[in-house]
Amino acid sequence: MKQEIKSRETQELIINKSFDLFYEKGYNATSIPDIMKKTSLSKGAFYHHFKNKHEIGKKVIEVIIRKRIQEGFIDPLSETHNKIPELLLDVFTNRIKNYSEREKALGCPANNLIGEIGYSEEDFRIILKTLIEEWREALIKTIDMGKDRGEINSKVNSSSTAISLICAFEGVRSVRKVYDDDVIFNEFMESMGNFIKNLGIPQV
Amino acid sequence: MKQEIKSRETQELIINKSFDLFYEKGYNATSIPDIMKKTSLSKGAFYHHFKNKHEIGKKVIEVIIRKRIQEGFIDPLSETHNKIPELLLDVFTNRIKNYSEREKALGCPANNLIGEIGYSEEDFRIILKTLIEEWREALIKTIDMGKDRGEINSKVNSSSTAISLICAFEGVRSVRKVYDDDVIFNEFMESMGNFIKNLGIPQV
DNA sequence: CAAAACACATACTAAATAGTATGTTTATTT
DNA sequence: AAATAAACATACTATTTAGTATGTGTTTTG
Repeated sequence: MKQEIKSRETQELIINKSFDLFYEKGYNATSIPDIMKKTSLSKGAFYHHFKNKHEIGKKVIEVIIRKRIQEGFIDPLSETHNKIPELLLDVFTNRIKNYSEREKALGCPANNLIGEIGYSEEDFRIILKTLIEEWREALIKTIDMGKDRGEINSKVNSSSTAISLICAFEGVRSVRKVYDDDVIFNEFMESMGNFIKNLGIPQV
Repeated sequence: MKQEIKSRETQELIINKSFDLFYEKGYNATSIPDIMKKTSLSKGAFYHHFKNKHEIGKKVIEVIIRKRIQEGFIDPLSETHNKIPELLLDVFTNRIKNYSEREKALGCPANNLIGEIGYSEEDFRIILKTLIEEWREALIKTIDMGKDRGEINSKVNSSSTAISLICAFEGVRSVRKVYDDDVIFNEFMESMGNFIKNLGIPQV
């Protein structure tokens, strides 16, 4: 029993440090020795718990990145005591302001991974797709609720709006990476703010 | 004189093959032997023309990626005989349909590079920023022209709209990478289409 | 409490990699 | 036409890398 706890703790340590490094330097630029230096454990420990680098890549996506999307973008959608457009505005624009400098400079971990992998890492692609789909479904539900409540125009296409919000958000975090200031964020927020507000008024 | 031509041809060959590989496999996952295998030249040829891998990376961005953005997204903005919202609609949504399967699966080369590099490659970041800025300025001019002509609402913020269009576009090309069909594109186009059309009508 | 399983550490191999040093041939200059 | 320099090719080095083989101390199990 004691062993099982120790084992899980070690695995979590390795997964967490892997995430940190993948986020900072990218997946390909991070080596297993790099990771294990951060854990202060040996290479033996790594290969005892994981088959290879590919497996830790999958774990990082499945566990850490999934958790970040869940907690950062899906859970907040439950705060439905606010009006839905306000809620979307908060989740997709206001929250950006509170990101740390590190997070602004490094962008979205999921998006970085998407950018880095080509056809090559098919496994990663599949998992990332699942995560995006979960996010999208949560958003669709939220938008539909907005429609039911009369806070969002019933002619709005929930599904296409959901994916556009996700795309725009991922896009701005990516574009922000090449800038060294928040100008881009502020301008984006103004325009996306209008987009979200327009969901509430009659469409053309 | 003959030598100079030969030299330039060889450099172009190396740059082109480098771009192909960076686009397919990513910058970090591409080695110099990889590149030179594609050119059927030797490693000696590479180091005769370029200082190191970092330099070819810069060249690829400065030459190939710059050209792609110019020809694919800036030049088409000159077709101002169309109404500006129609023009934007064409550049930012319709064109996506005509991408090859390869381009759909691999996403935007510039965006992939942005995703892959962290703080590490500061040089790349600076050049990419310049490219985005050039693109943005061209877009601002186009939107301003739309305002002058009365085709776009004068209250629209040209600068923030320009950056949002870029972000949304980069975002959807990124998100599309994890899907294996065009559903995401089609849904995105519907929603972004509305966003662009809304630029023409009175704002809230 | 002996045997097996586990959680690591150490030491190694084989391949890939960036970059260099040193050719050889062809073009250019003097 | 001799000297020089450019455009490569070949061979090499030093480092990094993923992954393996084999140890050792500690739990867990029968």
